[in-house]
Amino acid sequence: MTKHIHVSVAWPYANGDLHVGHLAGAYLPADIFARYHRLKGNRVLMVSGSDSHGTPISVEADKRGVPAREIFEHYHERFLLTQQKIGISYDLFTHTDTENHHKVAQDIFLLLLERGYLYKETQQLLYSEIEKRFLPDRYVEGECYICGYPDARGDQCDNCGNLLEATKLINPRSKNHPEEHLIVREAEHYFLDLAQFSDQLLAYLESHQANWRQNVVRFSQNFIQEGLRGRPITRDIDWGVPVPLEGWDEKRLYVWFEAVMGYLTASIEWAHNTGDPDAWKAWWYNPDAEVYNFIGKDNIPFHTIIWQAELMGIDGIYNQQEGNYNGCHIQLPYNVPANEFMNIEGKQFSKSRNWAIWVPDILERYQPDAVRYYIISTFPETHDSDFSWDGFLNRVNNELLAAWGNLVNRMLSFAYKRFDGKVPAYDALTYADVQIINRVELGFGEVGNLIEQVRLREALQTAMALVREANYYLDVRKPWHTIKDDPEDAARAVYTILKVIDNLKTILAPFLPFSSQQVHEYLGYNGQIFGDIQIEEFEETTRSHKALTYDSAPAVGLWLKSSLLPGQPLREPKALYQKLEPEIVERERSFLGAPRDEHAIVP
RNA sequence: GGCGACGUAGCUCAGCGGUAAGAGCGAUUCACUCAUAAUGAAUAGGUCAUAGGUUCAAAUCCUAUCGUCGCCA
Repeated sequence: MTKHIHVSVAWPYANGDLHVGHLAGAYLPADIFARYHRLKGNRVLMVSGSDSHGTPISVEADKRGVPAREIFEHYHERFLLTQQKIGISYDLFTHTDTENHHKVAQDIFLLLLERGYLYKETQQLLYSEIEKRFLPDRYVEGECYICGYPDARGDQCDNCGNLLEATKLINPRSKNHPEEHLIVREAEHYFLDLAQFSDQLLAYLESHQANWRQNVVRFSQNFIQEGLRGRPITRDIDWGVPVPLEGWDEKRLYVWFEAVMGYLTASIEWAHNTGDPDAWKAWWYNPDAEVYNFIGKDNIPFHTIIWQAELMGIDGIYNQQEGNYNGCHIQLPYNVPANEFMNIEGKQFSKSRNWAIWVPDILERYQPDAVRYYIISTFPETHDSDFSWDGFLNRVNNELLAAWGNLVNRMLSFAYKRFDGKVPAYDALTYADVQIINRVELGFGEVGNLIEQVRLREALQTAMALVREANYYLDVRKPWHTIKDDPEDAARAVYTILKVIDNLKTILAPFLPFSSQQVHEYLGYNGQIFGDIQIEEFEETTRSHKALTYDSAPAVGLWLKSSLLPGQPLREPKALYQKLEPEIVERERSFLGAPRDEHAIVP
């Protein structure tokens, strides 16, 4: 039965390049999951986009003295190119500064207001006369009211570590204009009344306890039990989605409130782009659809609590008219498989100290599947993990290349050279031949189950164990030996191993899409296992934007056993993976913590 | 300060109450030569952070301590 699977992926702030933590936390898991379900024949909608708003972008813009729009457009463009290169197969990767996102976000705001889930409250905030605006906490410094440290930040003191309230700082001053003494002014803001959803949220968590990751459930329950307080959803800034009310022109929706809506707004945009504006409802209002949120652990409360509350509050939105799903409730996430963090050489990622591995940089030097393989094999699914360069070297050379790449290379070139460039014909198969084929065919179920449970590291390990069994089989059957005096038997073994490789290519395809495609071609098949990841431009009324899209038309891949035909012409194989030199470890380490030049990304 | 997670072979990790603690990589030895010296087999390697406790039975549950990290104040 065809299922509708929605893959929602965390939205990166467009204030810097993607680093391996992004891949490990959300994008690669989501991509593997989406590719698998597409091979299964399920209807997948995988969406995400750049978070165009938010203070980090304004901070970066101020630092460089350029408008916020320039920063987000620059990094949005780089996100598109980077993810295309590493093969993250979004149906739509858009951004939050589209007319569509603004409109849907404003509609959501108004609906929540109408239904009584928002309330107004007056806040005390620091105001700058020079800049004529209220200052976000990150723009404020002053003396810590707990320890007396003179250079405490608006939100936290670096000396005593306490979180601070900016308005309580002694002699608060603006970062941009340190000579100005800031004053406290009152400002009116809207708040999301989360407490109204407490019981509903707890019940929702309860009902998913069995299939969710333990840490996600516990963390969320804890968060709710500590008491949900209202959270401000508007701010006195000029970069963001305008508040759609008379007299509120100076204010914007708070980014945390508006960005998570992207899962819904991007689905709506996708439907619009495909020419069937209601198509998104097959996921969002279909009771049989499953929605998965792929995020990092820092995002857990926003997805298991705030976004859920927003969804509960807007149930029925855009679903009043007659249609297939009229009367159905909006779909809450079926699972939120949050990953933990990936550290770098034992230390935590830090943008400011450049303790980071930037994805566009490593893609200049390494194959996308090599990067994918290493990161998947160290996915932080149960706790924080570590990216180390000698780990990368070892995993790529000793596992990916030695076991899988070499298996493909040794047998495809053997078949190509010794069997006239064709899949050998055989009379009958031996017991050992049938055994290995059966063993590997079981892998479709084993690996598939693990992927469905989002245990992706284990899924890859299980697939690699099958690769090792295939190598063992060859050691027993030795076609390079039997071909000398029993070519019939060599033909049986070579046919068998090609069929095994054909199966393994499919099982590995969600993880290693680029090399699986190569194997597919070496085996003599035409067509693509997966569709194409494209960059498209979309026009709206007043502006246009670029986005990643997925064209499934050319895809022929299916999560099915090989039915390789004897006599099928092979193509001359080349090595799948480049062997890495031990020198790379020291070289790559030397980039950590050193100043970085941002290079243009070559597609 | 409160809450929570984690600490298992040289490395990366699995196991989370029940046969004598597992995998991959690395190491050693042997076999093989189709292959990017890749592959296969065998062997070595652990007082499961420390100290108490519960239990017929604990890496697995409880308490404390030490260390690492996260969230909240």
